Amino acid sequence: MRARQELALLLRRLTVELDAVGQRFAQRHGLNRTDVRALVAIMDAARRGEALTAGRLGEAVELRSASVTALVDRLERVGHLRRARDAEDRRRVVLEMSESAMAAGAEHFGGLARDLTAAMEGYPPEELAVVRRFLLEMTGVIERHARTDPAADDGGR
Amino acid sequence: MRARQELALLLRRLTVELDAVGQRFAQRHGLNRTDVRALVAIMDAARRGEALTAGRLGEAVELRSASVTALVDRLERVGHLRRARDAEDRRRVVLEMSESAMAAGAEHFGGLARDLTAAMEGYPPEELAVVRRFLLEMTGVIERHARTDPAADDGGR
DNA sequence: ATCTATTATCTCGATGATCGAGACTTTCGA
DNA sequence: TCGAAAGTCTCGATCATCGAGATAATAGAT
Repeated sequence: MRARQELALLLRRLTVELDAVGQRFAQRHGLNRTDVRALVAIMDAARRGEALTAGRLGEAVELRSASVTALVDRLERVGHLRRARDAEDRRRVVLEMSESAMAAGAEHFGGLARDLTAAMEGYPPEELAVVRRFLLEMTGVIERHARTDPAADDGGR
Repeated sequence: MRARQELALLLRRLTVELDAVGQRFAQRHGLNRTDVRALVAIMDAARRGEALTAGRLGEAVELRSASVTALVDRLERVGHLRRARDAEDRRRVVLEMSESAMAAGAEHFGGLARDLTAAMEGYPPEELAVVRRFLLEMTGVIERHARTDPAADDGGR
């Protein structure tokens, strides 16, 4: 019981520390939290092979369209991003990260990834498999909580 | 190699989802991200048996004193917090969470904790021990990254 | 005991991030 | 071809954050 609660706290602590990593990246590059969240969302999308549009970015970081416009303006102004009209649907604006932003991100977060994977060297495959299963399952539980709309006692807002 | 990278990504994904949980809590209670971070910091401190002062809260959520004053004003105004002068050092303002805020937090985050620990039921103690060791080590690596000030290639700002 | 430096918080004015409402452009379906 | 819907942007308002400086309390030196 104790042990399991400790694990839950450890997950949250890890989250706090990862957040601090992003915070440091933000400071070093004169960005705010949202900007970093946006860049990360765009990089993640790129990793999956999709290019984010302004609208989808807004969903990812939970901002209204007016704020997304301002956000993209900021990032474009400092050269981290380019706007490009989508050829297929010319209403859409697809966002492309600049080489420099990709490089900065890779240096900062890639360095962390390198250290993390290096620290995993010490674990035999069976143990990594256990950890993987655990993380997948916990992520699933958390995801359900994040998305679940109780709405039952939604006293109107 | 692949496997280890996947684990690193899983850690970040878990962070994103946990963040979304906080985001939902914020929405449901008319708070912003910072407010939630602050309440969590205060609850964490309470869990450790310490009462946060305004200054320490500022360190925890990385805000300047002016912003902390505004933050505490907000939270106090909606009844989540009480200011109380420290008896020993009357310059200090110690922050006490209200019963209602504690209850709201417990319901939201406590529910998640319950689901998480429940999901851990399926794991034998040895596996939980592996996970614990893993999380502790990864947290350590991340923490070093978060605090490390490269400053080596600080191209001047 | 008194003075000074330090610590902790707060006030004020300025800046900027976010939002709602609505305009504009493009696409889709009838 | 026309109207509705989708995607983004503009504008004005609101609020979170900050820097500078004020205020109050403590600690240390004499």
